[in-house]
This record gives sequence, structure tokens and C-alpha cells, in this order.
Amino acid sequence: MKMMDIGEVSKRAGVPPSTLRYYEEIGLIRSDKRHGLRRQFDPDVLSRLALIALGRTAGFTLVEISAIIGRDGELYLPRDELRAKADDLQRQMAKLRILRDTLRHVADCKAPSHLECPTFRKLMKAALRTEKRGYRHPNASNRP
Amino acid sequence: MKMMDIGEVSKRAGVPPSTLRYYEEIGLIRSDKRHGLRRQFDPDVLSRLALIALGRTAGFTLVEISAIIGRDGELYLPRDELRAKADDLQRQMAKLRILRDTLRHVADCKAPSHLECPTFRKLMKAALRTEKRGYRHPNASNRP
DNA sequence: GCTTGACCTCAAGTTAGCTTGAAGTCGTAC
DNA sequence: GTACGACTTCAAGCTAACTTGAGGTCAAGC
Repeated sequence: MKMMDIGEVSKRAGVPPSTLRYYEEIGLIRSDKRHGLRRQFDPDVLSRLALIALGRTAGFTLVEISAIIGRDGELYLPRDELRAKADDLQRQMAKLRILRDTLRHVADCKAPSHLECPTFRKLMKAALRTEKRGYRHPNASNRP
Repeated sequence: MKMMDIGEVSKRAGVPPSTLRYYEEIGLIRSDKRHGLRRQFDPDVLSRLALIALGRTAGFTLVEISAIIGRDGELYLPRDELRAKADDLQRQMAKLRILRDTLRHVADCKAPSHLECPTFRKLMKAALRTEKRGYRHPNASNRP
């Protein structure tokens, strides 16, 4: 397969070269050999980068992403951890849906004040319900 | 209405006091008066904090969130900007869905290598398609 | 053979979003 | 009235994820 140098990867993946070097430095991607000084990338790096971008928009840190996609092309992690992450994503989507609906509603609603609009209040209540688990208060019990 | 001091807001909202002070400092929330030195918060701050948390999980910065929810309880921003943000959220949800499906699939798939699994390859192609607009390459045209 | 431009390294700088720590001020319970 | 714990300020520190800049290398085209 024909290798690409960093400029081409950058252009195709929409990621600046500095970021690609950084990702390589932390072991998130790798370049296969050098042509003189220049890194040569296998085209596979593109799907890997797509997966990384996906993980980023999902709010995973680069470290978490490394853990998930491992060194080679495979996805690691025990099955139940993967399922747990998938469930997190599901919950996150639910939150996004609420926010999306709220914004759409506000864009269309004619009520003088949203605080008086029943639809808005319902959405806000939904938003409040999503507010579970996150910061653990110092005084809270130590039970998982 | 009875005011709450910072500890109670912290407990109820699941947000550390230091964060609440920080949010106040940058004008994202406000405390109404002081009882001696102590900030007193209107209970409304809780829905505001829920909205902020929602915005955060959606990937908005605190500055963007300020712009959206404004100083008082209302949501600001011209309608079409709100709709545009809502559409962003929609797109983001699509990405999350792909990632979720990918993780779920990987958790269940029995294929020896994912790279050979057609389902996986289909998901990866979908992931690649989401890879549009983000970093604008220096050599790219200046057209919006 | 020389220029050019795309690459290289390495250290230092940047931004967002908080947290931590030291030192001080209160109001409530005893 | 004093001790306690929950608050206060302010400056400094921290982490993630990059970017920037100075100074250097090299291959391909002329």
C-alpha cells in the first residue's frame, strides 16, 4: 500500500500536522517508517483518526481512547466495559436530545417568558433529572 | 423564597463550591445577597446549573453557554442561531450513535478480527463520513 | 549544484476549567 | 463568651490537548 506523508494525512483527515505529531508522541497513532526524515503513514491511520475524532466528540479523553482502541487496529477492553461505555453514550444522547429540544422549542415558542411556558418548564424538569452522579460530595458515603 | 448558601447548592447540584464560586466569578451564575460574608443563592440557580451541565456535556464552552442562557433566566440568541445549535446537537448525536453502535457491536461480535467483519467495516465507513469540517487546512480556500 | 518547500526536533507557551492552600471572618451551639 | 465549622478572598497551581517558534534537514525540480 502506498504510504502518505504527514501533509497528506493532515489534509485528508482534517487534522493539523502538529496534532498528528502530538498523537504519535503519546502513542495514539503511529507512522510506519521514515522517508529520510519524513514520517510515512499507512492509509489505515485515517480510519483510526476518524475513530479518535468520534471518541473526542463523545467526550472521551485521549487516554481513554487509547485504552479503547489499543495499539493496533483492534478495539480492546473487556466486553462489559465496552457495553458500559456504550450505555454512557446512550445516556449522553438522551441529554443532548433534551438540550436540542429545548433550543428548538425556544427558537419557536412565542410565550413572553419561557419561565411561564409549560413546554419549557417540562424540558427544564427533564434537564434537572439528568443531573445525577458526577461530583461526589465530600460528606457523601464512600459506598460505590 | 428561601435562599440557600453555597454548601446546599453544592450538595443539590452536585457541583463543588469552588466551581460555584468560579462560575460566579465569570458571571455564569450569580448569588443574590450576602448573609454576613456568605453568598445566598436563589433556588433558581439549580435549574440554571442543570442547563449549564447539559451544555457542558453537549461540548459547549462556558463562554458559549453564557451567550445562550444570558444573565437572567432567559435563553438569548437569535432564533436561527438557536436552531443552528440545535442542528449541531443533532449531528453530534448521530456521531454518538455510530460510536455507541460500534462499541456494542465490538462487544458482541465473534469475528476473529474486526477488520474482517463487514458490520465493523460498515460502521467505520460511517465514522469516516462524519469526518467533515473542523480544522481548515492552511492551503484551503478562504470561501466560507 | 542550488533553491525551495515540506518536512524535522525540542522546548516553551497557551487556553479552558477548575482546584488548592493559606489566612481570615462569621453565626450558631454549647 | 468561646469553640467550631462553614464560609470568605486571593494568588498560585494543575491537567489536557494542543500550538508556536527557532533552528535544522533533505529530496526534487530547475
